[in-house]
Amino acid sequence: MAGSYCYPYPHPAVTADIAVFSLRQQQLQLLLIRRGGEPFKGCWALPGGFLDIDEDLESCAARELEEETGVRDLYLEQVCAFGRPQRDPRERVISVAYFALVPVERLQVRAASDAAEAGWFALNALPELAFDHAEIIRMARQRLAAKLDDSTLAFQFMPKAFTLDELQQVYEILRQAALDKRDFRNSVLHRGLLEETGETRSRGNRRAARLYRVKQPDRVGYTFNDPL
Amino acid sequence: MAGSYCYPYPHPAVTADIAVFSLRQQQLQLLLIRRGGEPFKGCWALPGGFLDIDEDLESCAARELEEETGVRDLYLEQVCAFGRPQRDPRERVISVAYFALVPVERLQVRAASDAAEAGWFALNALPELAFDHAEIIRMARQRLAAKLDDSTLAFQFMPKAFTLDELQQVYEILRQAALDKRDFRNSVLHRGLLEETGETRSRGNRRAARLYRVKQPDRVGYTFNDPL
DNA sequence: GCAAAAGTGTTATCCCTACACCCATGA
DNA sequence: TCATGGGTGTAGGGATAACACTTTTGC
Repeated sequence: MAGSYCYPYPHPAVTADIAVFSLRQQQLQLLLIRRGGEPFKGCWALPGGFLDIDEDLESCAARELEEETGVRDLYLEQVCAFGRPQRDPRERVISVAYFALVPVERLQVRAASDAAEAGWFALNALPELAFDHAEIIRMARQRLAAKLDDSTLAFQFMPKAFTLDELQQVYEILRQAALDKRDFRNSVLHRGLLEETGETRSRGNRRAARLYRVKQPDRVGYTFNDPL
Repeated sequence: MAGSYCYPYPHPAVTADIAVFSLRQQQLQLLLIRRGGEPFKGCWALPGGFLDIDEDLESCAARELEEETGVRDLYLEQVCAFGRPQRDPRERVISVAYFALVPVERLQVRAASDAAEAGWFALNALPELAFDHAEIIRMARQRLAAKLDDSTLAFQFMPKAFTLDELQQVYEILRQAALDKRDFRNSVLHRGLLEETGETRSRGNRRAARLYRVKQPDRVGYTFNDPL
């Protein structure tokens, strides 16, 4: 027999896989891990791994993410479950996909324990991917894009305090379009999601800019018309 | 040993559970099954069941739905996976939740094979529920509500051909608010999602109403600004 | 005094909302 | 002829999109 955990009918394995997004080089980029073992040895894949039997799904995503990349305490949101029967050649595997957003300031992905190599990729220049990870990434991007405009998800990319110009740059990268400075400030301030910290910062060394922070950091990621 | 399917490390079981919505008695109602066995014997629960080892997740949802209720070919959309470690007292179970929408015309849920009893419940009068099904229902409702306004999901409740008044009634039930007839017609026709069948129908027997059909039945459920 | 980023208001347009009456038909 | 549901247009308000100049400050 293959092992010591036996069931009266066959059980699939369950994994959590995470699409980690961040902003690097003026682009939305995705973190991938080069696989060290079979199957798909040498291919790039999403960070992730098998669910411990007494572990919550989201905890599993958080743990795998930290094990493979060293980053922790990120915003995590479940995308959905992927379970095409032949998606893993070894055995039946159900993957619960998450996406995570890394604040720009915290971009120090150390090459971690068991993962051979980690790398950031622009979304239009992804390498060939293991399993059905290309599809998972497609779904994660779609969810992210759908929520960007009517949620505060983009704030996840920001440090604790930031200037409005910095926030605008983030939105311009995410929406791949130039935005009008006055309109951007009006709409973002009009929604009442930010408050001034009272401090200012002079980047480079020109006129100092006011710093803002998110008013309700615990509600970041919710859609604007979600129930309270 | 408990059985003949053995693995080198423990595997969870995987189920699909389905929140089936329809419109009955001028309300959005949910289909529940009374559990015949332990655990939660006698409790109401979502229809659903265990994933076959070589079966797609969505196929599993469709199959369980048909086995327990006799309805088939419904719109099915995955909500997300639920996997709190103790959510099922028997063993570790990951549930992949779906929601389904039943066209008003097709409301004939025959008491099916292994399920003891099936019943429709108004969402504000749900009975006590087994497992974490109350939470699953909450999430399914939220997803449904979020998509109603900027997708064609509501069309799933309609028969092949329908009048604008009938469609308006459906929206009024779903949004729990009266809508202006002229505004409703303007907006729904302006979006260009419907076309006249050319036929008319005299309900009761007054002036005949024009019949409409959905232009792209295969795209029902997509958000308006989804990529093509 | 000039280079570079910070900051600020007004106008036109579109979409959504509110609102009331005539039409066709069968009884 | 009347009761019932089918069908139609217009005006106001709010949000969005377009658009350019002044302020601050270090060099």
